[in-house]
Amino acid sequence: MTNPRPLRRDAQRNRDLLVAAARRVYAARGLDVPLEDVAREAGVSIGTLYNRFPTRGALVEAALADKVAGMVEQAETAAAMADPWDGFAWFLERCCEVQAADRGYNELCARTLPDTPEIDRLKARGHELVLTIVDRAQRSGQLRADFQEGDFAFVLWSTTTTIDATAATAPDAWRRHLGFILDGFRVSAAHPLPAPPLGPDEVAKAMRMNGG
Amino acid sequence: MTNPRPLRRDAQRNRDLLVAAARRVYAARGLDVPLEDVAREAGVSIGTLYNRFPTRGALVEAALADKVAGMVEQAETAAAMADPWDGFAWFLERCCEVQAADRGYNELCARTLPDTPEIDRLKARGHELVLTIVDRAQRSGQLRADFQEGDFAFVLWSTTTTIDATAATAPDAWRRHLGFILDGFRVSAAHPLPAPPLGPDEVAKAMRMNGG
DNA sequence: AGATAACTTGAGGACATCCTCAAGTTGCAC
DNA sequence: GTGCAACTTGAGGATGTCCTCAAGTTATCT
Repeated sequence: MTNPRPLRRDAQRNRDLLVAAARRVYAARGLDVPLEDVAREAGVSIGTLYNRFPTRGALVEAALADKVAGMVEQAETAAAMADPWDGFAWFLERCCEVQAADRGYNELCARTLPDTPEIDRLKARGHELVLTIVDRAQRSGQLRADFQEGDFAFVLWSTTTTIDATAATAPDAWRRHLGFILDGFRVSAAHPLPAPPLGPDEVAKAMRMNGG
Repeated sequence: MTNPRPLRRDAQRNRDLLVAAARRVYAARGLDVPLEDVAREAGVSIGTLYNRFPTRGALVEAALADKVAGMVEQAETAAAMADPWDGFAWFLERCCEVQAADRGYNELCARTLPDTPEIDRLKARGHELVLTIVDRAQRSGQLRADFQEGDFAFVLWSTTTTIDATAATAPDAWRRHLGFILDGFRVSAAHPLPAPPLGPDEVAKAMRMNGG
């Protein structure tokens, strides 16, 4: 954490305006919004945006990294909950709630962007916690034994489209969708699966494919 | 079916080339591909493409309507299968197989395009058959009773992203994903759902929202 | 207060995609 | 084989987005 040197006061103010604007615009319209729109929303020129954030990823990271970090915290909470199944289900619900509240975050759950090292690091950390959450839920005999780490991505990928499609007309529809999915994850629901799980590397590669 | 008048021979030939090119390009790269790329692939000029297909939807329809019609036939088969649950599960698998084989078709499953009246009509017809498929599977006591017509869309929306993300690296991953989903649909898996189902109109509206 | 480095600005070149249309070409009917 | 309507063509105007940079402005240091 070596701070190279502090920004000049006006520059810092503009930076803050840009991050706040990016949060609003990304949440409402997703990450593919033109950068000019973010600058306009912030009330600064496009040149200033590029001065402060040389790549798209840099701005996304400044706008959304803390939301991802918040989700990692939720994972820690879930990993420590008394009932492991409740922790598992509660965490998935938390994930989807944030996805539903922020379209940009929703997109981050389905794809990896370039130039977002901090977010990538946080995702990796979250991934480790998911291992714990899953392991506990399986040991307690509630989560089906053939659920693997790579299957977690299916949940996010599932709800991404549902959340996006229903945001305007039925903003709670994803809860029903998630309900079905959770029912398929219980030990009592398990039937043999027709294909092997994705390895962690395959998940990573798939997220890089999406929308790129 | 009043045929206004037949195309001139060269025009018909170019039309066929365009449709064939569109099928290849859409399957490989999705429906948002630039129209110039389709024209180039067909070996005709962009002007000819616009002569033959005045709107994007017109070309999509010419390229993909028969694939949608094929799926309607599959639905008819499924609705007549001896074991209603098998019909239900078999149909979902058929849907996903075609989605996985054609990126353009995959996108059609998640969103509605403008100017595709024929495809829209076919979808509506498929929708009716789904009602039958679902009803039979519920009456036979295999599909959970709280599954509603609107929940069918969840399956398509779920697998859309998974198929897209894993097409290059793990082209059968969706089978595992679908396996989980089906396990959540069995009577024995059912737990109370936290939100009401989508009505048919809500599904239609949601599909118009997607990517538009 | 003056000097200087840091910062802001927005016009504009580069690029991609859309769609049109005037000029040229070709199939077809007689 | 002639003539006309049907057809093809691709240059080009319109639009949207990206990113840069030269000129002007402002904070900060002494």
